Amino acid sequence: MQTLLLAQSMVSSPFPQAVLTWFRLYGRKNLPWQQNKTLYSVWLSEVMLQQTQVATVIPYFERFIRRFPTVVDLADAQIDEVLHLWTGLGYYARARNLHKAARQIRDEFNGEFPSDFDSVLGLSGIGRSTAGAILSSVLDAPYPILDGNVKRVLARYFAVEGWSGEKAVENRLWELSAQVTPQSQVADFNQAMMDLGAMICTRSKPKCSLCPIANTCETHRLEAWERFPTKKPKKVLPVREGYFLILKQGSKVWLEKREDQGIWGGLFAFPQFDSLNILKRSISMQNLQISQHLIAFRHTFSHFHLDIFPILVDVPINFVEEKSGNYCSIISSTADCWYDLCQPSSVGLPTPIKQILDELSILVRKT
DNA sequence: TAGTCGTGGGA
DNA sequence: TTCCCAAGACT
Repeated sequence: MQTLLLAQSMVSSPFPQAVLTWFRLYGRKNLPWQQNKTLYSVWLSEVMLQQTQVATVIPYFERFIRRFPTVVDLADAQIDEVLHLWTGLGYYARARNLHKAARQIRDEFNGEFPSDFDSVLGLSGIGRSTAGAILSSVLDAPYPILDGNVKRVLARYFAVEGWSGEKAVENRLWELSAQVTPQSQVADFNQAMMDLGAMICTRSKPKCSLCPIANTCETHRLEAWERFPTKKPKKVLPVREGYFLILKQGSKVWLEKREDQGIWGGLFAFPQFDSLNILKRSISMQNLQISQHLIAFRHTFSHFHLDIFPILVDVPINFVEEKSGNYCSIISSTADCWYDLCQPSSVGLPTPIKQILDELSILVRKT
């Protein structure tokens, strides 16, 4: 009952009006995905923007929308090319889900992106917030959103205690988002909330003097912006080791396609071993030996560090043609390939693999 | 519920 | 350098 009363009061409350007025003056309106908006283009942008900063997404979005102008273009593409265009953006399940959803739309929705909430929510890789963002942005439909920006704005405005990773806190923030979201001008309102979070209510040193709702903000009243939102409890990242086997013959190196599940799913990478001994055992079975230990480096994921040891193994000149089949015994992968550094194929590559390939190709050009 | 899933920018 | 975390979803 209380929620209902609050919800009704918010429609005419100063909150949306203050936010909307601020947005008309200062909001972002020139981002690539804000031009010629369609359900498809906004969907693509929303997925790319999940856990990813705006500046990082822009060039990826431009390339992607140019290559795949419509959802059917995307559906008809090979997953390897989709992952190729996603290379470097991270969270590759997003790309696999995007491709899967595009085929759902092509096959089950006659190639037309659905416009009802439940159908959108049913697509792979789309949760409540992304579904709300798409439908509100394109159709002005009155759905609330709850991304990192909105969470921070609401957690501060209402001084919400607790980390949003806890379900109870998450639920409370959804409740508040629904309460403040108006029934009209929702596209602008949701965009305004995200812009407020990105430009004014920043995680450190928020610009409260420029904030349109600071006068009624609880955190501002308490002068306690460092307390809200509650920080995620920190954990020490475990360190793992990966020994990358770089089988090289001339300008070609051996890559394997990784399984869909797990880290770097669906991407092409060097055969990876947990220890140097296991790697050595594998190559000795092929009468091969280590040519060079390349410079080791650390790659950090969201939940662990990976210390990478690239091991170069030069392969005899006739080895590629004569013994390619033998590698299946080492690598046991279903879709492996000799990747030509001089004529790179369009497949998805993890960032550290791409780094190594770039260095190798420089080396190859010199010789 | 708590992990899993990338990468890079900013402090 | 190190740490935090960004337009989250899935299992």
